Amino acid sequence: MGIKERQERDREAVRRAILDAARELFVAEGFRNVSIRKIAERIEYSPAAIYSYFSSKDDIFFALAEEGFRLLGHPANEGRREQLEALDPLERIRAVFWRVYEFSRQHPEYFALMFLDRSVPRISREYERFAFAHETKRHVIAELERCVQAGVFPPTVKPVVAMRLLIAGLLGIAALRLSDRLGPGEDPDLLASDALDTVIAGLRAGVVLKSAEVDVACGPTDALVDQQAS
Amino acid sequence: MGIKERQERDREAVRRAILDAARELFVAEGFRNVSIRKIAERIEYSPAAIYSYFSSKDDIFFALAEEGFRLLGHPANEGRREQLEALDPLERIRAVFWRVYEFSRQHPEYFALMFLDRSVPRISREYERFAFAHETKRHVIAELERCVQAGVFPPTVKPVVAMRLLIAGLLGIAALRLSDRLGPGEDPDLLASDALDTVIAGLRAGVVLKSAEVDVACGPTDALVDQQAS
DNA sequence: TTAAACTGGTGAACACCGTTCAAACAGCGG
DNA sequence: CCGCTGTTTGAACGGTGTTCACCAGTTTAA
Repeated sequence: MGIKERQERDREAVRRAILDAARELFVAEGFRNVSIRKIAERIEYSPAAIYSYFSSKDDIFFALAEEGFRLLGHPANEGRREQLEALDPLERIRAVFWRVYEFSRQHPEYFALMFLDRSVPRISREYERFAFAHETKRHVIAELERCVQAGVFPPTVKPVVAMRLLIAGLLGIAALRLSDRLGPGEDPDLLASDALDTVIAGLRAGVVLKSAEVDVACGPTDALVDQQAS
Repeated sequence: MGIKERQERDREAVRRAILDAARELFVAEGFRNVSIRKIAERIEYSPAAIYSYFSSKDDIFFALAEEGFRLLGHPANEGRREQLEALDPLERIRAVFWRVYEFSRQHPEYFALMFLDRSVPRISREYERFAFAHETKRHVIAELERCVQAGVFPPTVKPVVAMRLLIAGLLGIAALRLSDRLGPGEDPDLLASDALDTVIAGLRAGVVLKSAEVDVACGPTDALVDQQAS
């Protein structure tokens, strides 16, 4: 009964080849210059064949965005986790979020696909597909909760809100960098670091946050944040 | 000799018609669904005609982005300026930056074109065209300088850096909102307000900012921030 | 072993797209 | 009236995402 399995393997191999070709093309030549036909040529299939693996071109990039979330959530270097354990709660938060910015440097195209691009908005409506991201999100929130309990942040700080504010600052700097909106004397890395420090300081200062608490588990966009852990 | 003038007026009218049609189309149907041919049909010209007014499709959106900067820099309601004078320095900063977020709500497509979209990156390389924005940028920086002098911010806060950090936070929240990455219980308005308050509090807390000072006048991206004033 | 069913891949086509260019056209100065 | 100048056009080029009838190879059933 190995036939079905082999067929499935073959199918999966072609699927992977499509994704790999798409990824290579779009990191090499940018989003705009990727076409179904070029992908097809690269994997030596006809353009039509791709449509039996993905229902549309957007679907391919949606899958790539998923890949990006997985990449961000599950970093390559495995020393990270133990390394992280050695840090105090605040330093851990800083390291975790700094990784998001680092990711935007290492994989700008992925990052844009995941956080900036509005042409792949369905990310927010695919609950189950990003279940793995939900978990890493919970890790981050737990980490933030620990900070509150350790007295690093005042008890008025809701972890979910803090997470969004921290992300927003880095996301903003990353967006400025990626869309090439910074001056020549401005170092995006330093700005990102400053943004992180400033938001952390702001949270510690005990500003009254107006955002209501929100249920962590069932937000449709748990996919949003997921770095390291898992 | 009114002929030349009339011809010029006519030309300008067609140019405007193209921009208006493009704007209407892209706020109504989104960036993706705007084509030269649709614009041409809307203004009852042939597609080719458009190319004697704009050198490419991107050029049209570049012009729209410019329009957006002008819109953001020169708000419609004129009572704003006096209204602003009545506030203390910190409240003024808050009002000025809050307007950026409000703009992202009122004109999401413009906002995306101006700050998020990477398909119009030339914004950062068109010095003279955004001279008007440089001025409003200087206003904002002067406003921040006033805050430092008034003791609202510690003297370690460089206005340029502060501007970027404030923008980044709001930009991040706006990006999250526009790309539909927030959960159902999360109110982007409240988050934006919290982001603003948090960054301001962080700046006041006197974090050591690592970003170097940068020349204000000659950065290629002075176009970046310009709200009200002028 | 043979026939039938199914499968994945293909070529050709459709309806678009941005862009170019020779030709037609308009309105103006002489 | 003619020639000139600048605007507008139709047609075309090469590209795009996507669909669909068809075909060959493989699997299954008789």
